[in-house]
Amino acid sequence: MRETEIQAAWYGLETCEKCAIRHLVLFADLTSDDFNSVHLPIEDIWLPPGTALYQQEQPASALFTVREGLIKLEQYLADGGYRIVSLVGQGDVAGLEATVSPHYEHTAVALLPTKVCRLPRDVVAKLSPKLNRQLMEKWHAMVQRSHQCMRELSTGSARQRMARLFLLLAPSSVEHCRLFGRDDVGALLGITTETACRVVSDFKKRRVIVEVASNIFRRDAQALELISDGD
Amino acid sequence: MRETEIQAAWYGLETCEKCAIRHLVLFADLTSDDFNSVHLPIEDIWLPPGTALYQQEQPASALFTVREGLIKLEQYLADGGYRIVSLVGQGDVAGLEATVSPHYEHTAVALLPTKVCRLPRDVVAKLSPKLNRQLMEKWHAMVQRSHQCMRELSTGSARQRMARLFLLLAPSSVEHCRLFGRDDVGALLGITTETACRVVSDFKKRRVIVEVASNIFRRDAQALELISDGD
DNA sequence: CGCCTTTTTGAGCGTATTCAACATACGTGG
DNA sequence: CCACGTATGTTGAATACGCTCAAAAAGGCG
Repeated sequence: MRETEIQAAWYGLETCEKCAIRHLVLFADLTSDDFNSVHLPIEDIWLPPGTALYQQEQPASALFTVREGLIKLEQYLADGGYRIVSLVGQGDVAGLEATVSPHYEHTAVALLPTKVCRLPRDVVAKLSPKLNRQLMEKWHAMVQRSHQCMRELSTGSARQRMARLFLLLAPSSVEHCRLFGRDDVGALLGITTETACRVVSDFKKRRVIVEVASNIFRRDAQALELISDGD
Repeated sequence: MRETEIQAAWYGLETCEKCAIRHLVLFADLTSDDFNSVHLPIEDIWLPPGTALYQQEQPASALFTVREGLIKLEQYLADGGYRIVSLVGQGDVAGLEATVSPHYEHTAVALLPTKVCRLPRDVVAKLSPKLNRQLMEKWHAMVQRSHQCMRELSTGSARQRMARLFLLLAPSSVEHCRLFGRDDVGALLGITTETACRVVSDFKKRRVIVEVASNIFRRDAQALELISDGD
């Protein structure tokens, strides 16, 4: 089992003030003084694929800004299975519920190699008045993401969903994109592992995607768009 | 076409201060003084089923607290169709994006007879500092709703989804519940109108639900739960 | 190299879709 | 009040799609 406790492969301290993606993150509006008023450490964590950031029902001690990579949010089903209900990508926040709820409401697991910043809930609570605007924005982004998953990844045929997934993984200007395990693809698109596999195979055969390395693909964006709304 | 402009069948002025569901709403924490500082009217609107509250892309001039009933949030698809991405029920807010975005991001339409309060964005902006806590809660509720729709209404077989819908429509303590048009049931569960229809028929035949009046059903909660996680 | 996990492929089956016909309800005007 | 038209709901038959179960192939990793 790969999805166990969080085992930071690597972590250190970062100066948020000179964060490269600062314009995207929660702390976008803070001043130097604000930073100085915070003495709690903010960790910078590297997550190999399959690493769990936190588990559903656990006490929500921190929230996490994604600097790079992709995280899945899953919830358990009555039958013991799970469903991926949303994704968290660059600039998004995982575990936002920590600001309003005592427990995490999802299990969050890295789908790709992912870098996150851990912000203890106390830090956020302390800076809360200054962060309000950005917190709203992050909630907003979270709702949008969730609705996007519903609209694009849970609607239409398996082929359509898969095509939309490939388009969503990276802007079409980016040469190639990395895909994750077929189980996760299935749980995300609401199809079985086997179907996910078959569709990927079919796309490869038709050269809509080309596997340049293990799970790294070059995509034909035009063809994918055709599939995504035609079938 | 029933889903046209908003045609308030009825509206008047309400004293928010003595609102029956005040504990549920955005204004829960406000004091008398706060209310006095607001002079803009807050309308109380009755929406017959099928009435659109607002349209996707329109300027977001207000947000709406649902006092009674049920509203669907839909988004258009590339092929011209639409998908219901979330529901808005009692105590929830439709059009929350008005607080952070210039345009509505969904089309909101009443599924059942529905009563809402219209809160102009200016009023909310003015009270914003006092409302922060409640706004966060509403965003949180919105995310939860959306994930619930994903988990319960967009996962599993058509029968399972339908069973979960009947359980979701009202607490099982409530004797009966009202269902809406088969088209909307389909768009919500991600199945076709015909399938929606067939499943409802089947449930009626098996007495899992009993139609006591047009689209009003008495439910066998136990049987529905069995279906919802067995099949 | 062998073991385990993940991915892939195949065959048969069941469910949901499609397309079509028919039924029912509702509202309007004759 | 009934006749008609439209919108909505219901049912049927054939098809297609995705699922299940099973087995084989292809990676990691000790």
